Amino acid sequence: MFRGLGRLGHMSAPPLEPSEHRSGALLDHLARRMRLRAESVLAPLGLRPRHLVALTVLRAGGGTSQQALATTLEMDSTNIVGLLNDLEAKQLIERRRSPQDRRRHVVELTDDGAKSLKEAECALASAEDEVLGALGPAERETLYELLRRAATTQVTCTETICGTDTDIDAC
Amino acid sequence: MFRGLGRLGHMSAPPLEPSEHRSGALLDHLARRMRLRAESVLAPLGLRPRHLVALTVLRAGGGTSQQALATTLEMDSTNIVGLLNDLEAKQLIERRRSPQDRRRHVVELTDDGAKSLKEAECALASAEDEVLGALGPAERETLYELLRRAATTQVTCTETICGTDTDIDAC
DNA sequence: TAAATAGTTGGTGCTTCACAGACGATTCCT
DNA sequence: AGGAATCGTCTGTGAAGCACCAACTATTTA
Repeated sequence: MFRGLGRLGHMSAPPLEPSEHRSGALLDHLARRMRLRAESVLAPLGLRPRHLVALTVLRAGGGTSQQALATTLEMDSTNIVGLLNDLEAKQLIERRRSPQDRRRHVVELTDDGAKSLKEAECALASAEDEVLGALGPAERETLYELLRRAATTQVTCTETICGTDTDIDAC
Repeated sequence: MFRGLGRLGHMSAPPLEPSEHRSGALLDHLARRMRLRAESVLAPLGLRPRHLVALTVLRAGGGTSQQALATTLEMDSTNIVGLLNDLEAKQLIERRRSPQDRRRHVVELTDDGAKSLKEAECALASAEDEVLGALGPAERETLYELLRRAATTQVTCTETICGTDTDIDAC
C-alpha cells in the first residue's frame, strides 16, 4: 500500500511551537480550483497543467537529466518520457545527450518553450484572478515567492542515507 | 469542452502592474508533493486527502447544504454523495434535514469529525515539514494565512447575474 | 567481461472524476 | 390542486492519470 516515499528527517528546524495550522488541505483545494480553470485556458494552446508544471520546473532548474526531473516532479520515470515527448513534439524542450555521460539526456527549455510558457502564464492570469481574488497584488507576490522557494528546494534526500526515522508523534 | 465556470469579473483590483508571476504551476506542484505524502500518512486513519479537504471546508464554513459543498469544492454533486457517505460512515459528519427546506441536507462536522481532523492535521506535520522545508515557521504561517483567505472566499458568482464578461486579453 | 545506469517502449490495472439517466421526496409557482 | 423545479441518491459509462512491471538499447563503471 505504501508508496515507499523516502521519509526525510529534516532536523534543521527543531520543533519550536509547531503551529497546528496545516496548509495541506488548502493547498490541495486551491490547486484543484486553479487546475480546473487552467485546463480550459490551456486547452487552446495544446498544453495541460502538468506540462506547465514541467516547463516551470525546467525554467527554474535549468538543464537537468530526466530522472532528476522525475525526482523533483515526483513522478515515475516512465511517465516522464511521455510528458517530455509531448513537449519535444511541440519543440518547447530539447533533449541533448550529455557530453559527460552519454546515457543522460539533458533536458532544456527552448526559446520557443520559454516563450510558450510566458504566453501560457499570461493566459492564466484570469484564472488566477478568480482563484486568488481575495488577495491583493502584493499578497499574491508574497504567495508566489513562498511557493517558489518551497518548490525549488531540492529533495536532496533521494540519494543520501537518511536513516533518521525517529517518528515524532509527540505533536 | 469548456466547463462552464462562471467568470467573475473582480473589478475591485484595477490592473496595476500585473506581475507575470503565476503561482498556478507552483501551487499544482506543491499540492501534488503534499498529497503524495498525505496519502501515506492518512491511510492508517482511513482517510484520503480529499476527505481532509472536505472536512476543512466544513469546519470553516459551518453547516452547509450538499450542493453548496459541491460549489465550493467545485466537484460534481453526485461525487459529493460518495464522499459524504464515507465521512458519515465514520461519523465524522452528520446529515440533518433542514427544517426550512426538507429537501436539503445540512452537513455538519461532528465532534468526532473535528477531533479526527485535528488528529489528521497533526499527522500531516511531518509531511508538511518535507514539502515546506525551505520555509521557516513564520513564513509557513504567512503561507497558511494567504491560502486560507484565498480558499475561504465564496464564489458568490454562482447565483448572481455576473454579466461582466469583458475579456481582458490585453496582458 | 559483468554489472549497473539512463532512457525508451508497451502493457496492465487501479483510482479518480465528469457526466448522464432515472428515481423519490419536497418545495415553489400559478 | 396540479405541474414544474430542486435536492439528494443511486447506477453506470468513459476518459484520464498514474504506478508498476517487463523487456530492450546504449553507455558507463567496477
